[in-house]
Amino acid sequence: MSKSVKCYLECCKSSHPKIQLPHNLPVLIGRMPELAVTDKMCSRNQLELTANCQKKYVLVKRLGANKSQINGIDIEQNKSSRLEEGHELHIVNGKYPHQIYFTDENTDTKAQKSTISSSRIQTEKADISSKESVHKRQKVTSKTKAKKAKITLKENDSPSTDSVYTFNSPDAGTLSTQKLESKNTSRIPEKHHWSQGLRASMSDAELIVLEDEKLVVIRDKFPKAKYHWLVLPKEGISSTKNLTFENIDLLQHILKVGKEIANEVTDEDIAFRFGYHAVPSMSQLHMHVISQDFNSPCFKTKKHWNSFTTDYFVNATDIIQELATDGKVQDRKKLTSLLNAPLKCHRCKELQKNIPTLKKHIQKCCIVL
DNA sequence: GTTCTAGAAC
DNA sequence: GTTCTAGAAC
Repeated sequence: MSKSVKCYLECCKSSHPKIQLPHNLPVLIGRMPELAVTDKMCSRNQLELTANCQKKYVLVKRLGANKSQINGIDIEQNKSSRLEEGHELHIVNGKYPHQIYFTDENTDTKAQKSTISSSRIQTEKADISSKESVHKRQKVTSKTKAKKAKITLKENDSPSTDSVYTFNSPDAGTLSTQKLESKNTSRIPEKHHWSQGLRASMSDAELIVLEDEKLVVIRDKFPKAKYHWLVLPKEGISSTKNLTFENIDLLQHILKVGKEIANEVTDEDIAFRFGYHAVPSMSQLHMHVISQDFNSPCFKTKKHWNSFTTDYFVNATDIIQELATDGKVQDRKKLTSLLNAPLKCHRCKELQKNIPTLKKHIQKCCIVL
């Protein structure tokens, strides 16, 4: 599997073609033409990037004297931080933003032929297996063609994992023979807990569907239905428990925009719900806009199902009503037990043995209705 | 032997 | 939130 997954470093400002990061081989980047970085504040060996294509992250070790950042957090010199898809890496002093992404080369070709649509909303379909990477690949490929990429990676003489990849360019020439000193293999704790991922996603251009001065709408990274978006306020609000009377207008606006997005869907017989999880896992208030087909490969577990089809899913109108009445949203921690409730069809309420059986059932049940 | 789930790890 | 995987269920 790892052979087919490839990792790429992409400039957020499209200043240079994408760069492939080989699995488990350190790559040195910094002040060099290939990155379009001429800033003297940037070392020629500013960062060492080591991709893990199996687990889909890149370890970023800062070698240069000046600061580099992941999602605005400084990376300490000679220490490694974990960079994941959706994170933003600034190569030096908050400049030169880059992101990484992974592609499964085997699935891209097939998807490229079938999934591109002219309608914006159509492109939001939960065609998960390959679509996201297709978009990225198309975008980057066109850039690459336009600029006639000349970047090649040159492997050192040193064997396998102890070798350092660097760019075969005049500026970087002296680096090509550099051997990596004894590798610091100790894993540095992540700067960001997984629960902060949504905040990063809010600025991910690949996920953003629309935004205004108050909110951002993004595609859910792991949609649980054919259509699944998240509407998030730009204001830092962790969850519904932090809401007050003052937020009623904001929540009404969030709901209005969510409904507008859903209204753009032209599929027949597709219903939507708009609401919040009783006890959300991810920080930053987010309203789900989710179609009721639950037809998605990312819908896998009982917890997924029950979080959208039991009282654990709280209608946005109920939240707004509670705020209007009480000035706060009631504590629903006790509803967490609903996540383990027996699997039940959300339409006919028939009990289902397991997830595969439920999936088959709801396909038929949705068609009937 | 294969499928599926649930809990640990991240 | 997801991924991984041991062990239960089939």
